[in-house]
Amino acid sequence: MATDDLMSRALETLADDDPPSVEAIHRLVDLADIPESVTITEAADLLDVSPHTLRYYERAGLVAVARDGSGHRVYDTEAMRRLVFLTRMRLSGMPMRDLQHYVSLVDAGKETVPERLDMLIEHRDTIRRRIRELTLSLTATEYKIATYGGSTGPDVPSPDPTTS
Amino acid sequence: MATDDLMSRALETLADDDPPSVEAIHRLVDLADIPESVTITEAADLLDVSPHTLRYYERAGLVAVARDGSGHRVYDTEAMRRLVFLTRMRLSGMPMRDLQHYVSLVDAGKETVPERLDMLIEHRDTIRRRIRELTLSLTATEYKIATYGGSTGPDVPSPDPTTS
DNA sequence: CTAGGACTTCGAGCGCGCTCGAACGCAAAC
DNA sequence: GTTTGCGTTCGAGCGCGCTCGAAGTCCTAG
Repeated sequence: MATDDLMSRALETLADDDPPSVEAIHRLVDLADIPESVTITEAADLLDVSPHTLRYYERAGLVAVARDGSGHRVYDTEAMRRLVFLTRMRLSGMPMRDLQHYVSLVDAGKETVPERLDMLIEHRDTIRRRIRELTLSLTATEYKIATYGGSTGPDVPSPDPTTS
Repeated sequence: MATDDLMSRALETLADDDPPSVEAIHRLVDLADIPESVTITEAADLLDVSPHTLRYYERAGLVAVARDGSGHRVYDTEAMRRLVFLTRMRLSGMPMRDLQHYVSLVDAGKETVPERLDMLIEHRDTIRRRIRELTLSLTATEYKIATYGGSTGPDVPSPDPTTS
């Protein structure tokens, strides 16, 4: 595997491991082997996004990032932790808008925990629905490959070659 | 369930049926109980898209639709068959661009079957990757809900409440 | 001393997939 | 006959999430 970002590593772990084990999750979220602080390019590589995107997330108020003496961004463990969360949520389809709301709740203190949980639960359900949609589309696509006929079909109940 | 479009019905079938059976697929693709020809609004309802979107697909060259005496669109079984395919592919993330290419291959005749199969196989793999990504995000989200702590954490290997 | 390269801020632009609105046509209902 | 309603074409606009480019700063190597 060429890419070596955090998500790719986690997916690799997951590859022959379905459903994902707690092991996989631990591996996924293990920030221990990330340097204490990284540059924007290093952070971008780890997260498999572009530096442009990281600046964009910061501008959007999703994460605060410190600067060094030259004004360059310094991503510490806390920032990376949040960005791992953010990129995973983005990857699973949570809109920027919701993430902005979520981090505003985080910043507002622990009395917002229930609302945050609500958001997570709703997002979990959204992911589940999406997986079911994709699973159905996958099966249909595999079916079409297996019985392939042409036109826009087969898409018919029988693998009847006359519908080709 | 309020919605009664084709995809919803298929998903409903799928609900307590994992992995999807051939039964589910047959149900999904069964166009038998659709009228021989339908108006744009009826087609849109069946496909769970807007009439605007159907016109857009037609403008994009994805499907040809006949007209009645008044110039109104008439969706016959063949058009509906193609649209079922198109909307399913869209729902599973295939870009418009690729769909345009695909239908151009269909229109080009059966010597393009191998290339069409290549596209389907590649798309199948894309869906699989996407499902694995989502499955991982789902597990991470469930883990976070279960061990919920606050901040952007826990996202740590242990459900240690001090990381809240 | 200067050239290269990695970074900074800022605003603008882009690709995608719709989504909408204006202006119009046609046909049945009142 | 006019109102209602569903359709038509066309081009423009929008929301999203980046993505880019210009112009400048800073550090290091040669």
